[in-house]
This record gives sequence, C-alpha cells and structure tokens, in this order.
Amino acid sequence: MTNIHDIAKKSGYSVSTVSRVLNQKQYVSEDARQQIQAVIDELDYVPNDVARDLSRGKTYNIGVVLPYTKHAYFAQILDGIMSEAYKQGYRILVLLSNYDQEKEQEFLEQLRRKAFDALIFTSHGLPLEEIAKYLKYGQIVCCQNPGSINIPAAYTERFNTYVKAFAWLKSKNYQRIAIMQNRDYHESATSEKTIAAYKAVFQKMPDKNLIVNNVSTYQDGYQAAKHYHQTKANPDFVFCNSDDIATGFRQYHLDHNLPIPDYMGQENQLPSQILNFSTIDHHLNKVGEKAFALATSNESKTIRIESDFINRS
Amino acid sequence: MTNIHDIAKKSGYSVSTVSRVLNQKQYVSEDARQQIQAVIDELDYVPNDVARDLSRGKTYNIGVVLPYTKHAYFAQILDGIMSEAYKQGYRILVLLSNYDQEKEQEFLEQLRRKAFDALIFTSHGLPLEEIAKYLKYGQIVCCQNPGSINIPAAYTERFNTYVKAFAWLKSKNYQRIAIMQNRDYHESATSEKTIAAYKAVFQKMPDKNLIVNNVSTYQDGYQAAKHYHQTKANPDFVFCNSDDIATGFRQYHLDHNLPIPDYMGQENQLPSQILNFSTIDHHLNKVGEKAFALATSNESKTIRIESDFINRS
DNA sequence: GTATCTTCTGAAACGGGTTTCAGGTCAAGC
DNA sequence: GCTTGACCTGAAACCCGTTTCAGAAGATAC
Repeated sequence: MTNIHDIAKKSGYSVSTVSRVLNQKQYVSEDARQQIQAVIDELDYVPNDVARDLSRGKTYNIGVVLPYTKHAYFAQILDGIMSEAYKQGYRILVLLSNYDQEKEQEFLEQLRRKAFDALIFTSHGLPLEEIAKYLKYGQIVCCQNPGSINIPAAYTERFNTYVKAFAWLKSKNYQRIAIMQNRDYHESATSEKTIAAYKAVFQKMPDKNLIVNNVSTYQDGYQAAKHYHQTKANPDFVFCNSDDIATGFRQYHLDHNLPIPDYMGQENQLPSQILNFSTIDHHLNKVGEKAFALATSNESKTIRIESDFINRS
Repeated sequence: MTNIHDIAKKSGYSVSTVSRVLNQKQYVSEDARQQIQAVIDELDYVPNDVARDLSRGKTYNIGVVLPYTKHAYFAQILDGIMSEAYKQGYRILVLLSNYDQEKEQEFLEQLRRKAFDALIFTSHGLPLEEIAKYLKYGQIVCCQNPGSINIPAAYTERFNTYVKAFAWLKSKNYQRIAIMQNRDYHESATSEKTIAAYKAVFQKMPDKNLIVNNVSTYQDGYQAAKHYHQTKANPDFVFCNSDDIATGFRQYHLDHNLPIPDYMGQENQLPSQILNFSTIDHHLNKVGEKAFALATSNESKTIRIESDFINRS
C-alpha cells in the first residue's frame, strides 16, 4: 500500500507538507500543492483512516447498545441517532446486548479501549452505577431517567403519561387491569414507572396475577394472552408494552374464538394505526437525536422529553 | 493515558514482552508474566484498540449499507448479519444510503481508506460495475444476484418464486394484476425479476397503468391504493413488495369504505401473519448470515438461496 | 535600516500498539 | 563434548498518519 511517505518521497516534499495538502490547510504554495496533488493522483493514494484516527485520538465512531433490533422502541431511537450522526459525519456501531450484563460490560471495555468515541445505551441491564464508573474513559449516554445517578441522559418521561392512561382506565371503571412488561419492575425503570403510575391512580398495587414479565415481541404477547386465559386471570383491560405485543395478544383471542378484552399498546406504530387501538407515543426519534447530540458533546446534562397518550377509543 | 511503554518501563521489561503478556502468547516466563500483570493492574491499563487495529491492519469492523432501516427487508438481513458478526467478534457499522449514489460512493471510499475491513451492500443504487471497481481495496459483498459481474454475493433467487406466485394468479384467472415496486425495473434487479416472471407466466408485459414505483412503506402502499382508485385502474389483484405495503394498501380501502381487491405481500412479516394474506418468504436472515461469512472471507463466490411462496388463500 | 509579521517548509516527535530478528540460557540427544 | 531445539527476552523496525517547532525567505511598518 502506498502511504504518505511514498507521496513525500516521490514529490520531493516532506510528509508535513503532504499532510497539509491532504487536509487542505493553509501555508502551502500553489506550486507545492499542484506537484503533490499530481503524485497523489498518479499513485491513486488515499490516507488510511485508522492511522488518522490514532493520530487524532478520535474515531468518529459511536457505539449504540440495543437489547434487540426487533422491538420498535429500539428501532426508533436508533433511527433518530443515525439521522443526526450522518449529518455530523459520524458512523454508528450497532451493539446487540440482549440485556446480557457481560456483553454490556464488554462494550464498556471497548469504549475504554477507544474502539469508539462514545457509547449510547438505549437500555441497559447493568446497574447505572456500574455504567457510570466508565464515564472517566469516554462519554456515555443513556436513554432512561438516571434519577440520582450522574450520567448524561436523553429520555421520555413516562410517569405522567402512564398516569394519564391509567386515569382514563379508571374513569372507564375497568376493574381487572393486566400489565405486560419487558422486565420486572425491580430491574427496569420503565416497568417501575408503570407500576408507580398505577399505584398513584388506583391507590393500590396492581394484581400480581395480572402482571406478566419478559414480554417483548408479538409472540410473547400471544403467549401472555394464553397465560391469562389458562390461569383464568380474566382481565378486562390489558396494558401492553408495545403495539406489536398488543397485536399478538389480540391474535390469540381471534385464533381461539375468544372475546377480546379491551387493550392498548405503546410506541404508536403500524399495528395500532391499522387496528385503531390506543397507544402511547414516546417520541423516540427525538430521544435518539438528543442522545446523539449528548454523545458528541462533553456535557453531563439530562434531557427530558414528554410522551403522549393517544386515546383512540 | 498510560500506554504499553509505561508498563514496560515500570515493570522493567521490554514492550515486546509486555505485548506478549497482553496477547497471551507463549514464551513468557511465569515470573515476567506476574510482574507485568501486577503493573498492568496497578496502572489500570488496557491497550488502545485503534493502535492495535493500525498495527494489525484490521479493524474487525464491517460496514453494512442499507437504503433505510424501516423496511423489513433490510432489517431482516441486518439481523442475520449481526448474529453472525457477534459470534465472530466483529462489529457492524450501519451505513444508511437512501439509495443515494454519492453516499454509496462515499462508503466505498471509506472502505478504501480502511475504515472497515469489508462492506456489505444489502441493496445498491450504484451500478455493480462501479462497486466492483473497489474490490481491489477490500472485500465487498452484495445481496443481489450479480449476474455476469464478478462480485461476491449472497442473495435469494426471486425469479422462480415469483413465477410460482404469478402462475397461481393465472390459475385463479385474475385479469388486472397491479404491481408495486421499490424502484423502476431498469434500476432494480428485484423489480426486473418481477416483471420478467410476469412475462414468463402471462406471455406479455404487465399493464403500465398498473405498475407503481417508489413504494417502500406502509404510507406508500396507502398512496398507491389512492392512485389506483383515482385513476380508476381497477386492479383485481395487487402484488405488493412488502407486507407493510400491502397493509397500507388495504387500509386505504377500509378508510374509504371501498371493497378490497385481493392482494399479497412479501417478507412474511407480522402483518401478513395477522391479516392472513399470502406472501413470499425470502429467508433474509440466512442471506445476512451468508453475506457476513463472505465478507470475512476472501472468497469471490456467489451464494444463492431459494425463497418460498406462502399461499394463504 | 531594522523590527516584525506572514508565508512556506521539513525534521522529528508523537499517537500506541505488533512483529521480526538476533542473541542468550538451558536441557536433552547422541 | 557437541549439536539441536525449546524457551525467554529486548532492540528496532513497522503500521501510517498529525502536529509541533524551528528556521528561512520575503513583505511591510516605522
């Protein structure tokens, strides 16, 4: 491979001057510029990005941790991140975690080893305290309310919107409200907000028999419906954690010729639009954009975005 | 930042020996290993990945060009690529092209500048001849049948399956078959196969008034339905290029209280499962896996995968 | 006429690793 | 006793750029 030294030698100038030409810096005579450019063209030379990255101490790569790609939540945040990234000449590394703490740790180590300039956690399995420890090695942004932990974050405030949704359910006098969650509320901030909002509205904890965890796909929604049916849980409303999941839930009933309890989804995606059920728009594109902006800054602030309850009943 | 030289100096050994310890190579005495490890631990040192990449001439990063993330086609291939990549310790850079030839050219230049080890085009706007020129700078894999162009590829053979689908339409005696496409058949191999299969079955070109191009989302499908309605195109069957699109098409009719012509989708995604319409499974996960395998090899072969017509009528 | 500033240039240090090669020690084989 | 080979180690070259700094030349200010 031809490198900058070859260009220097062949053109008769030094590598510094060649570097100036490559980076269009000032203080190069027109003469030198032309001669050097001629050699560059002749040898079909382009600089090596890795060497440049090493020298500049920056890769223009940013890692984005996603538990999985299929869930609309992550796909939307990723979209917001990528549109901003492209505008600013950054590249995005997609890092699948599946909520595996070891994998997340490995990604943090990669940040530490300077494999990318910053790391965005769209969601995380590791405790935030653990993640925050790596802030000294590079910028980290998370997409959930970090509470008392001092870590940059862009997130949607779900609590108020969940309260609105549950208040509406209360006004409709639903009695047996089922809740599907990605993870248990001890592990997940989102689930915790859900439960807290329920408590705030109904002044009691939701019925344990009506909560199902580990729900994240259409199939899981289908299975959850089966579970409710087999355990005779008998919900009169089901609060699902995505539109896809709500659709899976619905489908189980159709397949088995059962009446469908009322239900709602989240994310305001295609299924809720098609089937016209209520949902919550968390404005995840915006979350992604803001998260990216934080990732390339060295600010340590927290950006909060309000979500919206879309009542289609 | 502490580097390998610091470790060498502080431990009293040379950088070569430190490097051997870091990379767990043989020919290091237990004594040396322990002393060096102690210094590494004390200074909280980790090697710099960029320096390593430069030295090894390899980044373990692979670029994947996608026109957009929302289309199920690309999301599925990407999934296949990523699951393989993780297994083999590679990272994936997601590069959005939007079929913009300049962007695609820029990604090829990034390959040339060694920003990543290989480049996978899930689809491309540039002519393959143009892309193939960059093969001398690094491995490139495309996800379409490259025909006579010599470029590594993993793709689904659509023609036979399209023939099956059209043959079935013919057997049902449909007369006015509409076709939605992502791009015109002069630009896109997929569209070209579609038209060719139609011709093979019906012995004539499809009616131009029934072909709509630039369709790639639910919204586009909705708009296409509007177009057919307003132009009184009156199709009796609509061949859509994804399940989402088919769903948008359907929704237009529901919203306007119109009878829905028969239709089918592609990709075997959630909507066709929910609404139980026919579709085509292109086994895109497998395409992704194979594409990745090619990307990390230096083979120049072509891997063909058969797709399946899923008749739900 | 001299001080000062701008333009242009190159040597060398720097970023931080890996790898080659040469040399030394020591034990086994004959 | 000598050869051979395995083990251990370090100097230096290498990967390929960017950046600092010092110096030379020419122009401008006073």
